Amino acid sequence: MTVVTRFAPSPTGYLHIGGARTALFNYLYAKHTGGKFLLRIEDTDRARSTQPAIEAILDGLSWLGLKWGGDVVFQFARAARHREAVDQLIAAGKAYKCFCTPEELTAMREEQKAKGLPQRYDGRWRERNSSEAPVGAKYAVRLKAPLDGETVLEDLVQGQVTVANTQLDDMVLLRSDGNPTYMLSVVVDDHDMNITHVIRGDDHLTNAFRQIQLFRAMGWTPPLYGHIPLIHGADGAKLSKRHGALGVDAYRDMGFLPEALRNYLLRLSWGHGDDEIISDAQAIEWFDVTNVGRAAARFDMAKLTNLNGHYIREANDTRLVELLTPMITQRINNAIDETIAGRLIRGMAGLKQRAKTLIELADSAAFYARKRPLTVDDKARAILADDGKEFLSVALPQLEARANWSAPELEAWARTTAEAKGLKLGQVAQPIRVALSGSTVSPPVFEVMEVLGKDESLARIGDAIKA
RNA sequence: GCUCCCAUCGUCUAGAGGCCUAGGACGCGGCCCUCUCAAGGCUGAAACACGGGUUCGAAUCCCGUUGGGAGCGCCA
Repeated sequence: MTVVTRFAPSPTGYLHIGGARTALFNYLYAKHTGGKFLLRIEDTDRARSTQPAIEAILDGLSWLGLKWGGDVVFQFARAARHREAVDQLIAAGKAYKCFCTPEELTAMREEQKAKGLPQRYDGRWRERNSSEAPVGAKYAVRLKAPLDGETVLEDLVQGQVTVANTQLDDMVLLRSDGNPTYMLSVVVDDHDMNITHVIRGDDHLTNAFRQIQLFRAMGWTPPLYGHIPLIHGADGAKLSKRHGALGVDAYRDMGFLPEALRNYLLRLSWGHGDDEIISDAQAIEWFDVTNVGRAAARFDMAKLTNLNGHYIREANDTRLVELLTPMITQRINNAIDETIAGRLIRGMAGLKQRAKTLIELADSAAFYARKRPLTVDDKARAILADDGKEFLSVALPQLEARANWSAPELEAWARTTAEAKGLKLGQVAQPIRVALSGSTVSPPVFEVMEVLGKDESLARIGDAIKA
């Protein structure tokens, strides 16, 4: 049997971090087993589903590199099929019409709450005949769920979970406007799409029992379920859209790489020995739903950031420059021409080692792209003031005379010069760094000189002396 | 309130009865390296929620307590 998993978000907002992890787990499990990973948009809530949300979800998944197989299934488009299933159930006496009004149900719940009773539909229309309803009254269709016994779920991550059927009420299958509910649609779609493994957040755990009952009523075999723990915020509270759960696009904008986010999300509630840096190939090889832990994990920005630094260091220079180009353009007042692009490519090796996010990388790379004369920050200005300019004035002609402009040669020159003048290497390097970058922090200064080239380097040093 | 789930350093986790003096990672402190900042190396502080069992032996099994979480919609 081929494994078929699915990610089934409702398009009521962006793809948030918890959903992204659910998608990741489904994706990895499918890849691990050589199966398929499908995408279904659960848009049966017509009032809250939006096109921008659909696009945000698709974009988010694509950015994260989670490719789904086949066409996206839009649930609402299958409403006719869902109604057909309900007709079948009514015909078989396994579902019935409920003529309760919303007000009546609210009143029922309030009464139950007041009495300290569990809030559940009491089945008042379960055995009544439709003829007892007012003519033309609207009705919903409910499942005639078993009244006694228990429903057992062999959950892939939670283990065996049993619930007494008295805890489960007769859920609505069809709304009074004739539209299918989530419960109905999920079951019919999971069946029709041949889903074998449903991996989702454990907020759906109780839904699984209802869904299993529906599967049985339809005479179908339920899929296997794996309910993964939710992700909490740094404060331990539930991570929801209104509580710090950002969309994956927000992480992209904060300068995170998709592979870093993937690696980070993978390690939430799942681990493989002491491994921390896990490649996509290893993730596919090692991941199994049954190894997912049962405790909720907190989201830790610091660890994500650390991981991101690792992946930036490993990233291809050309790719980084491409990602950085719009960000750097925004920081400087000129376009990135070939000369500057060349500098960025050559400088990336030194730059990327020092950045934890693309934002930091862009900030630290901008000086390579800036036009002369550079603006010098306050700390840097102080270096020029303390004998810095004086040193640069002496060094400039020496540098002008140099034929070889490679980093090792320049460093050798700096060491000899420092020794001759009784200076520390830092006293030579810092003024040059300031002149070249406008800052006290940069990649190794001789590397910067090489990347900038002789002409630009000398010009910048000249600017610093004049400033 | 009812039902269900969970519980190892601050955080993510390893740990499937003796291998645990509880390991790794992030973060934090120190040292080294060093032209700045990083990276890297070494190193330190830091946890089995509590109470009972079971067992020769428990972080690991059982029960209870406490603390967290999820669900209880004609939302998904």
